Amino acid sequence: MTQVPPYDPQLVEAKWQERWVREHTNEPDLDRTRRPFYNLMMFPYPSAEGLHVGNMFAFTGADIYGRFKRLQGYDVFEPIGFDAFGIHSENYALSVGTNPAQLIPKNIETFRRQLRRFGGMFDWRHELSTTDPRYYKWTQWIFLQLFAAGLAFRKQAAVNWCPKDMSVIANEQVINGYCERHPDTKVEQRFLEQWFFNITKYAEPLLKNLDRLDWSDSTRTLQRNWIGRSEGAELIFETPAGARIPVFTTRPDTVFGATYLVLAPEHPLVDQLTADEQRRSVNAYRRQMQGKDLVSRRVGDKTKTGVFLGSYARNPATGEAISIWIADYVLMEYGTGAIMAVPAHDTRDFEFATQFKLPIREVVRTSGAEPLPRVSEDGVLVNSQQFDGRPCRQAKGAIVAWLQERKLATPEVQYRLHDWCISRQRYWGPPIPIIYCDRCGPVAVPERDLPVELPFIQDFRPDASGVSPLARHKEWYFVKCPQCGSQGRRETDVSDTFLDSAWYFLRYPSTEFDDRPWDPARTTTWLPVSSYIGGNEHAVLHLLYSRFVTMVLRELGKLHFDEPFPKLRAHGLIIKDGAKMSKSRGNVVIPDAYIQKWGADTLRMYLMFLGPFQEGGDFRDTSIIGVRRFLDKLWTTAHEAATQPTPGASPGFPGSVVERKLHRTIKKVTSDTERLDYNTAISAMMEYLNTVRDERVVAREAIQPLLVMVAPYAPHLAEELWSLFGHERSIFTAAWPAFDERLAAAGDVEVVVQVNGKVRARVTVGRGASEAEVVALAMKDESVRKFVDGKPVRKTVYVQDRLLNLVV
RNA sequence: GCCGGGGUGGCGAAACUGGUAGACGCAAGGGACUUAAAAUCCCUUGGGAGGCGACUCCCGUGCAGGUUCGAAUCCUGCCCUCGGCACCA
Repeated sequence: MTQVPPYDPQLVEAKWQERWVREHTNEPDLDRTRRPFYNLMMFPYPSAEGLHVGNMFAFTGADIYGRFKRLQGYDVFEPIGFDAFGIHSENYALSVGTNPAQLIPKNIETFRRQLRRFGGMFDWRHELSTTDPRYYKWTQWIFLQLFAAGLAFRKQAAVNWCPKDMSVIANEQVINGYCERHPDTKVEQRFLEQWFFNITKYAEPLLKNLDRLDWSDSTRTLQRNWIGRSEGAELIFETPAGARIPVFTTRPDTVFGATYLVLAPEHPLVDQLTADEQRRSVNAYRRQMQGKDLVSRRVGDKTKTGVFLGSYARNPATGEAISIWIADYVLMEYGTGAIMAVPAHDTRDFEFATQFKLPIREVVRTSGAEPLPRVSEDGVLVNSQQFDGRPCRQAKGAIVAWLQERKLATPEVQYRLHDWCISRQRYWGPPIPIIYCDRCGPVAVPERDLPVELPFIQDFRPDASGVSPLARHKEWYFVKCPQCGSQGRRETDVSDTFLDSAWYFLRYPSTEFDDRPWDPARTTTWLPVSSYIGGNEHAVLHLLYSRFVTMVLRELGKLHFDEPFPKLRAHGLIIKDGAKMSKSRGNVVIPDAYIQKWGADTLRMYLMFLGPFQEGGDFRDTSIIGVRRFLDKLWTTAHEAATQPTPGASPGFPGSVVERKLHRTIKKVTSDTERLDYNTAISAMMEYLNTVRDERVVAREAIQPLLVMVAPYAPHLAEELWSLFGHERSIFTAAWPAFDERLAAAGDVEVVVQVNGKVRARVTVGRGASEAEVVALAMKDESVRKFVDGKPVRKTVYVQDRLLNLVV
């Protein structure tokens, strides 16, 4: 036996990482390609703590898929970049007293080092950062495209304001009405003029296209729910004075049970509908609601409150006068901001009616005698005049049609989706490219003046005014109006980071061009994205916004496709001790020490072996040794095989158990890797190597195909061992092994023999044996005979190569 | 409350479309090698009962039922857990 040198991952990995750079191994020619494959993963936000194993898990899973596709003969483009703008970076910079412009490059440097070290197949020529003016020039350009298309508009909107932060904070940062960072500080509500994108205009295609996208079901479901389509009708309730109050309802069938109306406190008709004797209490209530922040109004305690307006409207079905109320359980942002209350068949209305002693009229009966409120649609109408006895579902259309004749109803579809607010009263983002002019109004910054660079300012701290810090920078703030040349002022808000990430995948193939956001030829070749892998934390916003932006750009003739990610897979989450990794919990695991101790290949493979990639798992270091042992064994076995004589002289291999196992393994690893079932693919490779060693068939033909299969998982080790077999070019220029179905199916199998469904014996037969053969063999078996016991066999069930069941 | 995912050995998990439950790995126990240890290699390992023994039998996939020759897998009703949404009319 020859002496095998020890496996030293540090040495091997450094060597190959250096060679990949030197030989441009991971840099496909983007202009000359026959089989382009754009392998995309969600780019990271470069935090100060560095890349954690959760990121590495995601990137490894995506990288394995890219390398696999490459071995299958595709020209794989696998870019990476940094999503580095935003409130997280800014808050961190504030807390350490540095400018984010100085901090971010350091963080990126750390990430870059970590990303190189773990062995990703990245094309670094096309790295990008959203904070680079060369990048955000085009982010601003996209804003201008939407502005020109009439899809960007300004309106007053409520925002969450933390008085301690002296800043607007996002909904996610409000915990039960208190600031995330200041648990003793109540969030306030402020009304500010904000920029919005009209994404709701695209709600229908955004929803509908989901059906034809090859996406993880979990992601599609999340997105469907987010868009929240509801079918129903708009009904008109008239007042004696002639006012028309439209309400949206999904249950027009229950209109006969509508015993009062409720408007949102902010509803524009409130003033007009309020009777003089009620005005004081109505105004008091409205003032009280204004002070309440959005979030605590929604999530706080849900005891119903409200005030009677002192006026009445006519129920369009019954003609009865019903009272009109305002209450905070009705939201201005949804539907028409007003509802018809059907207390007998709606939980919220029932609570409210009970509390304020309002009439409750039952109009739906179900088969069981459930108590009110009875929300189910599986029932028939009662107390509904000519519609009595009709099933709810069927009555819906009929009632709408009946009211429609009198112009009191129209069928209507509502979406939960809101327009996308992109304004941030912050410093660390791309300035929104708009100039306000007293004469011309909001004017787009001309394209030739892009980018509107974010100035470097020392004092970027937000203040209590609610005005963005950029407004204090006078030389930047005042600017000539591009239209009339008079003194204008820049928009001082910056845009949402989700706008940065809504188009980054369009930029990657074209990063070297400064005169266009993306090159048409490159884009035609490489887009849409071939495979996108990322976490479900971005299932809704990032993916929805990217789809929206793509759809609009397609409409504007800037792109040739309307869905950016035809194929998307969601990976699972790596947790630690049963909880999500987070800095506040202090359970963040950084991969560096593990790579130092075990090597990147071992850590990559271990993360994939931990559990199903699309489900995630709990990170513990206890079983990493198992993966390392496998790689050690592979190292040793490959060295032994490499010293064997050349192919053709491995007499033990052809026709052996090992050869048949190899073909079964190739089959399984191929399909498992394609489906991202990496954990079982790794098991199959382990099993195979165990067979090679048990059978002592240490042949080149047995090992080389395994190296190719291992390569996506442990690329450095695979390269090293591949070169050991005398190959001069990278293993990633090799071909993925093919399998022979006949060989995979050859050999003996054990068939289970059951009597009345219980396993009584096992017989060994050649694969593909007939039922008669197996029955004959089975009947010879003593324990089978014992249970059959001379009784006639009523029925036999035979499953090829698996099982025989004798029913007596 | 609503919508999705999940509950399988001591642990992470596997089981294609209903067909041998626990592959692969960790941990544990025993053995070989070694002056010793590490490393490596071999054996055992879901629970229970019986046998000197190659073995035999019973139970077992969150709980209670059902369908089927056969159920982790399908159906009905519950329990627990994770994620999303949350007064969305």
